[in-house]
Amino acid sequence: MNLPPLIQTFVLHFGEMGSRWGISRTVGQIYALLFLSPEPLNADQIVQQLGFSRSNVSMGLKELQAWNLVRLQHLPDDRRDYFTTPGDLWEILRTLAEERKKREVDPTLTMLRDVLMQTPSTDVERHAQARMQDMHDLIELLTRWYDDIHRIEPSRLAQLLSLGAKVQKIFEVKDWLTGGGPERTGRSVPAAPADTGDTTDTTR
Amino acid sequence: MNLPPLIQTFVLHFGEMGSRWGISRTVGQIYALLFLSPEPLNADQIVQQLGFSRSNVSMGLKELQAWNLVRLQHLPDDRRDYFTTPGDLWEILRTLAEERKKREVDPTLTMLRDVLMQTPSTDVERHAQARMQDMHDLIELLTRWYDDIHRIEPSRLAQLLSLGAKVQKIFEVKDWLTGGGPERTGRSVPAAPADTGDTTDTTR
DNA sequence: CCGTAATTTCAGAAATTTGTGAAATTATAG
DNA sequence: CTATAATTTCACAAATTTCTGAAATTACGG
Repeated sequence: MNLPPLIQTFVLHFGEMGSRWGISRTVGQIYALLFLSPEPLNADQIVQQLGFSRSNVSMGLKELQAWNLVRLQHLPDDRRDYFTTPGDLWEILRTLAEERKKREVDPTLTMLRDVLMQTPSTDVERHAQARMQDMHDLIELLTRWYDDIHRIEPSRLAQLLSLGAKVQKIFEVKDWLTGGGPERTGRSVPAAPADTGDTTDTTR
Repeated sequence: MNLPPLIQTFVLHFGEMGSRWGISRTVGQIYALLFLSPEPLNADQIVQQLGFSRSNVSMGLKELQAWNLVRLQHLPDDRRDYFTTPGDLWEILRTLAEERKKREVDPTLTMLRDVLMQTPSTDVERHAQARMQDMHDLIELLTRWYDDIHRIEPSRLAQLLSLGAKVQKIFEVKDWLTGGGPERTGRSVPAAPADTGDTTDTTR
C-alpha cells in the first residue's frame, strides 16, 4: 500500500470498521479510497494503491455495487470502468440506511410476522410470542418513522436534527392549545407558542 | 437443539443475524433464547437447549455482558449464575445504540479529528480532508441529536416517532410566528398553530 | 481449611471467510 | 472476424474466527 499517510489512516480505519459491519476489510478499504478520491478510479488504480489482487478488487467493487454505495461511470476514449461515491453525504447515509434495512430489518419483520401467526401450545410459547409481538411493534414503529423521515430534504432534516430534544416542545404547544394541562412535564404552565418559536433558532 | 418450533425459528434467525452484526452465531442464539425465556436461565440450561459446549456458552455470556445486553442475577439457595434480558424493549434499544456508538462511531470520530489536525501537503490530501470534514460534521450532527434524544422517556419518544415527518410543521409554526413566508414548502400560507395541534393526534 | 460445584481459560481443532492466480468470458477497436 | 484489453469466475490457498474439551481457577458450604 502506497498512500499519503493521512489517507492511509482513514483507509485502514475503514478496513477495520468494515469487518465489524457485514463487509470485508478489502471492501471497506476500497470504499474508503473511493470516498476520498477527487476523481473516479478504475480497478487497476485501486490495485496499485491498495495492493490487493486484481480479482479481489473486482469482487469488492461488485459488492459495493450491490450495496449501491458506488457509481460506475466511463471516461471518454477509455473503456475501463471507473468508480465514484456520491458527493452528497446525505445521499450516502440514506443508501446505507436503506440497504441495512433491506438486509437486516425487513427479514426480521417477516420472520416475526410469520411466527406470530402460529398458535402457541404452551405457556412458554405464549410468553415467547408476547415478547416477539413487542419486538415487532417496536421495529414497526421505528421503520414507519424512518420511511416517513427519510424523504425530508437534507437541509431541513439537518435543521430538524439540530433541534434535538427540543422538538418535545411541540407537545407543550398542543397541550397549551387544547387547554389540557401537561401530563408528563414538571412544568405546570407549558411554554407559549412564542417560546416554541425560539426553539427553532437552532444555528449553533 | 431441542426447542418449540416457534422459538427455534426465532433463535435460528437471530443466530444468522448475529453474524451480520459483530457478534457470532452462538452469541446471537444465546441472546435470542434469553430474550424469549419467561425466566432467568443458567449456563447449563442454555447448553441443554442450544447444544453448544459449556465453554462456548460461558464465552457467549461473557460477551453479552460486555455488551450490557444481559443481566446477571442469583436465585435463592442456588449458587449458579442466572441471566435475563431487560423486560423493557426501549431499554434494550438504548443499550444497543449506546454500545454500537461506543464501538463504531466514537473511534471513527476520534480518528477523523486526529487526521483533520494534520496539515495536507498536496491537493489530493486537501481534497481528502475536505471529505473527512464533511463526514465528521455529519456524524457529529447525528450523535448530538442522539445524545439529546436518547434521554426522552419511551412513551413520549414513541409519541414523537409516530409523528413522523409531521414534525416538520414545527417550522411552519415558526415561519408563521416570525412573519416570514415559508421558504421551502409549496404552501403560501403556512398552517396556523391550531393546525399543528391536530398533527399531534397521532394514534393511528 | 477441605471438598465440590460452578465458571473461566486456553491451546488447538473445526469451520468459515477472505484473498489469489489462472482460466474463462465479455467487450471493443481495428 | 480477429486480436487484445478489461473484467469476471472459480478452485483452491491463506487467514481469521468460532468452537471444544481438558485443565485451571474461583466461590462457597460445611
